[in-house]
Amino acid sequence: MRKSTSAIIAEVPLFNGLPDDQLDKIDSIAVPKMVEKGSIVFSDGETANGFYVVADGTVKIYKLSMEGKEKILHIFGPAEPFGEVPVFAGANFPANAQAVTKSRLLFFPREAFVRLIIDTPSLCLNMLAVLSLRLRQFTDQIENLSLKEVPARLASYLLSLSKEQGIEEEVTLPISKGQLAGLLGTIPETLSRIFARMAQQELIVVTGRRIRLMDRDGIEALVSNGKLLE
Amino acid sequence: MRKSTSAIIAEVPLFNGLPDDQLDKIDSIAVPKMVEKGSIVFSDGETANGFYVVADGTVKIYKLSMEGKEKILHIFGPAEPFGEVPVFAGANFPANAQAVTKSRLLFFPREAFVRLIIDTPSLCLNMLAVLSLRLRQFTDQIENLSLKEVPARLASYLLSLSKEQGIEEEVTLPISKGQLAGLLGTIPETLSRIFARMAQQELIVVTGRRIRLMDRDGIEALVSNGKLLE
DNA sequence: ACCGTGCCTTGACTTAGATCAAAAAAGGTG
DNA sequence: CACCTTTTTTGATCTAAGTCAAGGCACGGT
Repeated sequence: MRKSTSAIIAEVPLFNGLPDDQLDKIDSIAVPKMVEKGSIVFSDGETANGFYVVADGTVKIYKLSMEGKEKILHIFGPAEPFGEVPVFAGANFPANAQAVTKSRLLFFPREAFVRLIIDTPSLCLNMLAVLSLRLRQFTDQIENLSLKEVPARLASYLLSLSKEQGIEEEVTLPISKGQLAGLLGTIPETLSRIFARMAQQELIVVTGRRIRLMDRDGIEALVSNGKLLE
Repeated sequence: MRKSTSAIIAEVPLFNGLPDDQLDKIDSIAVPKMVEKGSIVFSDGETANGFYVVADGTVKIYKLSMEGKEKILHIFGPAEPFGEVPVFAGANFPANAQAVTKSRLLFFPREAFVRLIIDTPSLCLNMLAVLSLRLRQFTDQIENLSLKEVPARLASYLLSLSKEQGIEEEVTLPISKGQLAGLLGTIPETLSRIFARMAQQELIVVTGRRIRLMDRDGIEALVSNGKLLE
C-alpha cells in the first residue's frame, strides 16, 4: 500500500517539528512525479525552479568527466531532499540527478517554498541543518579523496554502512559494485581487486552484495593507517 | 586606519540587505579577536560554540592526513564567514582553521546568533545562500579531485583567480606555492613541475607569485581536455 | 654584506591506480 | 531452460603523481 503525499511529508526530517498547518501548506505546494529507472531528473547546469524529495526509490547525484567517467556525490533514498542548492544560490543545478530505480518524487517549486521558509523559522533552521550536514559529508569526501587511498575509503564506507544499517557483522550494498566504484572515486576493476585483497586478508567475506565483516578491528585499522597487504 | 567592527559588519555579504537595527544587534553580539600569524583558530573535532567572520587577514580551513599531509578546503579573506557548519548541525568543527597572516576576526556566539536568525528571515536566507555557495564550491572540488588531473586543476584555479582579481593577463597567487599545492590536492614538488611544464608550453610565465597568462585559450583547453604536453 | 631558515625547484625512483582486453558470473526474459 | 545482456573479475601493461634526496634561491635579521 503506497503512502499518501502527506504521510511522506510527515516523515521527512527537513519538515520535522513543524506544526500541522505548516505541513498542510507544504503538502499543498508539493508536486508528485513518477520517474522510471534510469531516467534523468535534472542535468548539470540546467536552470532550476525548485528542488525534490524522494518519496520512494533511489536517486543518485553525480558529475561526469569529459571522457564519461562518473563520480557519484550522493545516493538519496526515501525522505531525503536533493537539488536544494540552486533554490538559495545560483540558478542552475551543480550536478546531474538520475533515478537508480523506479521512483516517486515530490517536487517543491522554488518561489512557493522560499515564501514558506520566510515565515517559518523552524523550517529555515531545518534547512540550514540539512545544508550543514551536506557540507560535513562533502568535507569527509574531500578528505577521503585527497588524503586516503582506495582501500581506506572502502573500509570507511563499509563501516558507515554497518552503522547506518544497524548491523555489526554484515552489510548489504545499496548499489551495484560498479556504482560503488563511482561513489568512492575509483573504477570497477580497482574496486574488485581491493575487495579481493580484503577478502584474502580475511577482513571480509563477499557474497554478491552481501559483505560479512569478519575483522572489524582490522577494518578500522585500515581506515586509519590506510595500508592493506597484497 | 582600521575599520570599526560595525563598518566591517556592514560589508559582510552574509549581512547584506539587513535593516540598521538588525545590524546593530549583530554588532552587539560580535566579539573581536586578534590572532597572530600561524595561530590555530579551531581544530578538527573541537566543540564549537559559535562561528567567525574575517575582519582583516587570511585564514585557511584544512584537513590533515595521518602522515601530516595537508588538504586546504578554503582560504578566507575579509568579510567571509567560516566555521558555520556546527552552528546548525553537529556540535564540533569538521576541519581545522589557522591564521595564514596576523588577522582580526569577529566571533559570533551560537546561541545569540541563532536567536537573531529566527526572527530575521532575510538573515536566514542569506545564510542559506552562503551554505549553498559552499556546497557548490565543494561540488567543484570533488569533481576536480576525482575527475581531473593536477594540470587541469591548476589551470582552472588560475582562471578563477583571474576572474576574481578582474585581470585578464596576470594573476597574483594569494598564498605560497606550497599552500597552493595543498589547495589543489597535491604536493609542492608536483606543482612545481607542472608550473614548469606550463611555462615551457608558453601557456604562462611565472615570476614568484606573479603568473602571467600568455595563452588564455590554451589554458582553457587544458581545463577541458586535461592534457598538458611534456 | 653575510648567513641562516624557509621556500622552491630538479632529478632519480617507486607505486597506486587507471587502461585495455577478455573471460567468467550473474540476472532477467521469453 | 536456454539466451542475451549486464555486471564483475582477472591479467598484463602504462602512467600520473608521490617519495626521497639534493641543490638553489630569496628574504629578513644581525
